[in-house]
Amino acid sequence: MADQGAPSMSVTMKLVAAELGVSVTTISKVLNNHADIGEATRQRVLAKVEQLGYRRNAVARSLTLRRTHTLGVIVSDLMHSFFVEVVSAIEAALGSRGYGLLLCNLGEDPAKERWQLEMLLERQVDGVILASTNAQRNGDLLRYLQSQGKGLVLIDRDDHQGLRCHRVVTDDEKVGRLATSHLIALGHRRIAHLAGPRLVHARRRHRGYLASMRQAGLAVGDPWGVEGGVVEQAGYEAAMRLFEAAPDVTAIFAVNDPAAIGAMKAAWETGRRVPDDLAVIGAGDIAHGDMLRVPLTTVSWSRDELGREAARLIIDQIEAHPDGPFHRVVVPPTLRVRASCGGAVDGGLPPTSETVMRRAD
Amino acid sequence: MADQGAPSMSVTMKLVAAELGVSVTTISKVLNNHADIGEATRQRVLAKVEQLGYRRNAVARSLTLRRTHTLGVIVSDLMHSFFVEVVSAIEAALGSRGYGLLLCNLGEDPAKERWQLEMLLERQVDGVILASTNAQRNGDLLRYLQSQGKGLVLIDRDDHQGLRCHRVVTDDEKVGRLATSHLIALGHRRIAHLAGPRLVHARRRHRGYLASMRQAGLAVGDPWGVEGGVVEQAGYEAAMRLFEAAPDVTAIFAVNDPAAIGAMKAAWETGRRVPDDLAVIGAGDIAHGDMLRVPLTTVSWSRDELGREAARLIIDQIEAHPDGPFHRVVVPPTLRVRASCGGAVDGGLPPTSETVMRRAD
DNA sequence: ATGAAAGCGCTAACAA
DNA sequence: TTGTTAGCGCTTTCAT
Repeated sequence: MADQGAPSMSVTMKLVAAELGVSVTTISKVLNNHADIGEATRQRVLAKVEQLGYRRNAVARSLTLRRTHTLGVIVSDLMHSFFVEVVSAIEAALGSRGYGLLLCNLGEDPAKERWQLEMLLERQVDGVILASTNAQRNGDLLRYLQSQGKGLVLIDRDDHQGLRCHRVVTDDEKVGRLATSHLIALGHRRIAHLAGPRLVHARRRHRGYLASMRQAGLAVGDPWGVEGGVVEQAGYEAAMRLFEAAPDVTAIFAVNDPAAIGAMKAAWETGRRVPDDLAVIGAGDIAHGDMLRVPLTTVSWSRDELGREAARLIIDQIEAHPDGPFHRVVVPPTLRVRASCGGAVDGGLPPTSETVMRRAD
Repeated sequence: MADQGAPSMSVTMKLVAAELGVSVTTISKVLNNHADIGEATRQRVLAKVEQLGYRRNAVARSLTLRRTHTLGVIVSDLMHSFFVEVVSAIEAALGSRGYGLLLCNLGEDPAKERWQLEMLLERQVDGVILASTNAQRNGDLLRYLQSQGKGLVLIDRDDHQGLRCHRVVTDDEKVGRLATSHLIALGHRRIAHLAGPRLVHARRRHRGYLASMRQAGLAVGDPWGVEGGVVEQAGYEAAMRLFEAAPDVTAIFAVNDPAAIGAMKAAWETGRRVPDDLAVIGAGDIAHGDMLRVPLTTVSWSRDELGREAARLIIDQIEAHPDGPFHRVVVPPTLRVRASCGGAVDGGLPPTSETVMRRAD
């Protein structure tokens, strides 16, 4: 009943020092393992620290050291398991090194990126890992960030061509070729592409698609390249438009898995069976993709490696080599064949009952 | 080639002040909208701030104000879309209020929770939103946290019974009853429960299961309550053990959706058809649950509301009412019927081809 | 081996 | 209306 009121003062070095009749400097030195402290004193300090439950104040420390041991991570869509897996890998690698992660999710709103960066700058993060670049307009801020000696790693995006910084990406053109060639090998000829936004990685996947088509001597129908987006709803809508414009396509390569899932939904709603009437392939290897209604064939590259490498590079930049050289790590993509394109099926599941088969109505 | 080297000094208030020939205090006052500044000066300052590209240093500010405008968020499993959705909602609500989020993911390792909390304490966060409590041993730290005047909200967990703090939870016993009654209504009698860990919310779901069984006059077989976990693999293993011990169960209520998905996998692997041979129901409404091989029937409660309320409460505690009263917000669960239990089916998808139906081998 | 002093960048009493 | 002074809690020369 009484014990409320003002929060109890927190234990500072000053207090520990006072209790021991030594100077703050001594406490600091002990806690930072400086050699010039007598063993006796060191023990006394350590004991008192323990007894008082002293915790260092990271804010004060940051102010002095000009290092926050905090990194900003900006991702475009946390609802996509791809980014979650990347963030988890980053967290695993950085957490143990004593770094905290300030997480920023762009969600729907690409314009947020700029003020997220401003916010991270104000907070004096030691670096930024960027998996978004939704907004193209922030090159100046990124450059400024680097001029301030902060780390910067672009992951899964290869935008900002002029910017010299670390990058961890996959071979997006190969992603496009892998997906498209797979469809071609299965005998498809009228293959559409649900393209993503005007970002480098999406365009490269598109380019890979075109390259594979050309190489196979296949013409690309005018309405086959549908501008879409990278979320389920966008894929759904793009596919609907595609079916309108080119009802006879037999296969779709979607820019990523959420879009592919949207396309499958659209297919079902328009009475198309997947993969019989329409083959669908995505990219990014979304979680539970093997458990989907029709297990999704996709192109996959390691999220774990993406995150781990990003962590490694940013640590390297911050702690050892602030001025480069800058690396460009490429995580290779591989085809992951499941059921959504028919043909050889891997990871398919046993038959289910008719009950499930039949439509709800 | 030359422009590398030491990072350019960053612009401080001191610099802005010097350029203008005024005091730092003046700059500070302008930037914090104090009334006692002449309009002319205010404009001059603002202009110079703009011109120099001054950004406030949040670290220094935090040290003075003893407020970091940063909150810690600890979740037990980022790979579960449930928590991602909650975090997104929190981020949406808090980001606009100027708060940054330090994200901690426990992942596999429950022991991490303690040092995550220590880390957040060192970083002087204004509060912690906890969606984990994997480790039960941290009551002392949580209490200490509160004694330091920091905000604390437990979400989706009702552990630490003695601790007076805000809570946003669902009615877990009702979750259990909703799931179990649904199975009973569909005619099932031998219903097993894949229980979660020894946390309050999991036990309550179990209790709800028992209550519904009792109310229906059904005996609960000894081997039907299998201790498991909350991730897919754990559900898989628990189901396997269950099939061993009680091959004749016709329905499973899993503590959450990932576990339910694991159970479905186990069912298929042991030649059981879902839902014909085995009905499966989960809890938590995982993302893409409607797109699964067999769309998963589940119990759902709003992640958005969970996150929003948590944000609201912690802001309230930090900015307005540090000493309570503490609220306990209950987000009601509802049944979401899909295909995995048979019976009335909602959200089912149209028939797919035989190709997909047949097993890969 | 230990400590005094200065300062990181900012805010807030309190004067002027 | 503006500025001076005194910290916030810590690290780091530089003395002693």
